[in-house]
Amino acid sequence: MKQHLIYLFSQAITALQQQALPADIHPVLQIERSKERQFGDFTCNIALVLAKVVRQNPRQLAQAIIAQLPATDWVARYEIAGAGFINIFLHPAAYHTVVDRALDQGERFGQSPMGQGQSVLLEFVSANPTGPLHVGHGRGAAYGAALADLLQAAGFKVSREYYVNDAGRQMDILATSVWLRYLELCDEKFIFPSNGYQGDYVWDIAADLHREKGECFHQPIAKVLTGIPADEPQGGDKEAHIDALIARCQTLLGTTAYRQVFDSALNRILANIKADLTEFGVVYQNWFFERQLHDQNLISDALARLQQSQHVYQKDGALWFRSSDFGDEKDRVMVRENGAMTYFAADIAYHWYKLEQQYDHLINIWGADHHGYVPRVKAAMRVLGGDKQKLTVLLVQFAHLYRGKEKLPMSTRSGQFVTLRELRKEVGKDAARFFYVLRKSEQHLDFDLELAKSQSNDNPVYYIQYAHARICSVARQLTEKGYSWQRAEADMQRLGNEHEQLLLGCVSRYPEVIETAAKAYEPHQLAYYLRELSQAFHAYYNAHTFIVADAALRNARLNLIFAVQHALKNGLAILGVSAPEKM
RNA sequence: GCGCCCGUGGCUCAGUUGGAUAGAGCGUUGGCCUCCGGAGCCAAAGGUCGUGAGUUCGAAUCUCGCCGGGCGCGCCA
Repeated sequence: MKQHLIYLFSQAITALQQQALPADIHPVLQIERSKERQFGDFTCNIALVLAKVVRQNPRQLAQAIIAQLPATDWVARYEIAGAGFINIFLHPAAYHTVVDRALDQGERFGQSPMGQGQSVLLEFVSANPTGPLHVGHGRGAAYGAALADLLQAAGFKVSREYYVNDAGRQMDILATSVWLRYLELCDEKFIFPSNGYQGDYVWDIAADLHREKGECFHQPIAKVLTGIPADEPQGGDKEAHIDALIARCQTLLGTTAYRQVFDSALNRILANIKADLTEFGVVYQNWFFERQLHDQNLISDALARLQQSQHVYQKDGALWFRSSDFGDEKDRVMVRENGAMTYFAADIAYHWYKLEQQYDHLINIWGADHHGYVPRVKAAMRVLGGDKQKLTVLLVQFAHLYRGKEKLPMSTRSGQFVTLRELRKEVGKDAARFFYVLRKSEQHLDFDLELAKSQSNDNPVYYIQYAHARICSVARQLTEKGYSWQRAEADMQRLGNEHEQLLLGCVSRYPEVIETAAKAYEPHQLAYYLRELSQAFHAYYNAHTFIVADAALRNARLNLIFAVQHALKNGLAILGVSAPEKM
């Protein structure tokens, strides 16, 4: 609908450029929905924009533009208002075509060719497999999944990927934590390291290990602790303490046994994460393992390639990347003095790998605490030959969690956190998914659990689902009353009251909302729209009866509400929320 | 200290990339089913858009300075 109007105006401008206007200007045509009924259906500010450039009276310019607009069935009339706005009043038939389109297209209603089939690799969540997903990850999951579906609806080909950090030091700490808990199950007594993973799930993994493998990983605690530097609470350094324990664990168990302990932790937690995400309605096309980068020498390959540039140097025994050449605050280490790769080195390799996949766009969704990390990764990608524009990093602010007034600590290490699973069980998948995307992603979010729980019954998601269920209910009533829906018998001209006009306008906006929201990477726009659409429907429902004796009117109203139903159902699906037929 | 994000009714947040009289939800107050589902509808009250300047026909939106909050500034991940 909007596209058609933009086309008309561009024709008019082109025509004018052959007469009065200079040909070398390229104004951006902006046609927007009018805020108020008195200003028509759409409004265009092009005369104001042009007036500035060519120094002419905007109202006269508007008059000239209108004179050049091609004739169309859709527009009833144009009006010049205010400083020089052109208000567009549509013919009702223009809206009726949208209802037809919705009914014809069904579950494809709202899909747009905008993306032209361009491919997008969207990486999101990618939480370290060192513990269960918590409510902080939930926001990234809900946002990423909704964005993926949104982009898909807007004509992009989306591949969803989870990057599994299964090779870093944190994983060694986890494996060692599991082993120490296992030793406790073997009746060894000692103080658990302050920097170890303390969550109950570590006990569970250790218990499984003990049940399945018996005491085969058992080592006397004296042998484990001999020569280990003191932990922080005992006046030592917690990092040195845990690192020494990791090394001891590896030597005492040997490569194979260590791997077994390590993998038991990794596999169990990963399975847990996958199950959580699946039940949260989040699916991935690919799980990429960091270990793959090491096993296939992709990191050294990437570093070698980077070294061919002039942006890599040796200093203090370490290998540095001169990211400051590309606007980063300082240079970054890739290989440490002790020969170990940094996390950054692995990330360079991973992003190089992604570049090689020849996607049109790469999108990463990261926690906002990683924002300082963006310049160095982009810098590396430029050196590796990537297009600067290719990578987009979207930052999701962390959700600060409250239980009433009390702020809850959120630390995977200390084991104190509310899991995504707990949240889902308390407020439900639909409400949780919707609640997360109702906020703009870069907006800080105070998430009060008490509030979320207590309000779960009048959560806005039910309002929208209720609208959908009501429409389904109308369909059931229809047959109970001995009618059937006859789409072709409708006389759409009969839809004229205020509620119907409003609702027609709302439905016609749905395809535009998909495009605008996708373009801005903002699923929350869709969430707000769905609430607006539901509001217009509920008002209509309360004001008028649909199942009336007059067949032409009845079917016209049914056509309208079934069009609404498609918009609701399709929109909810994108947000990962179900559209129930009964509630 | 430097960098990034943010500041909009009592609370939680929108505001279509600079447009016309700044909008919702929750909460508060008052109304509405003999009728397709009351998880609904209608109405009222509530605002110096943190603050001071600047840019222009026009600013919640763009620029700069302050105030306040969050995050980041490791050979951690």
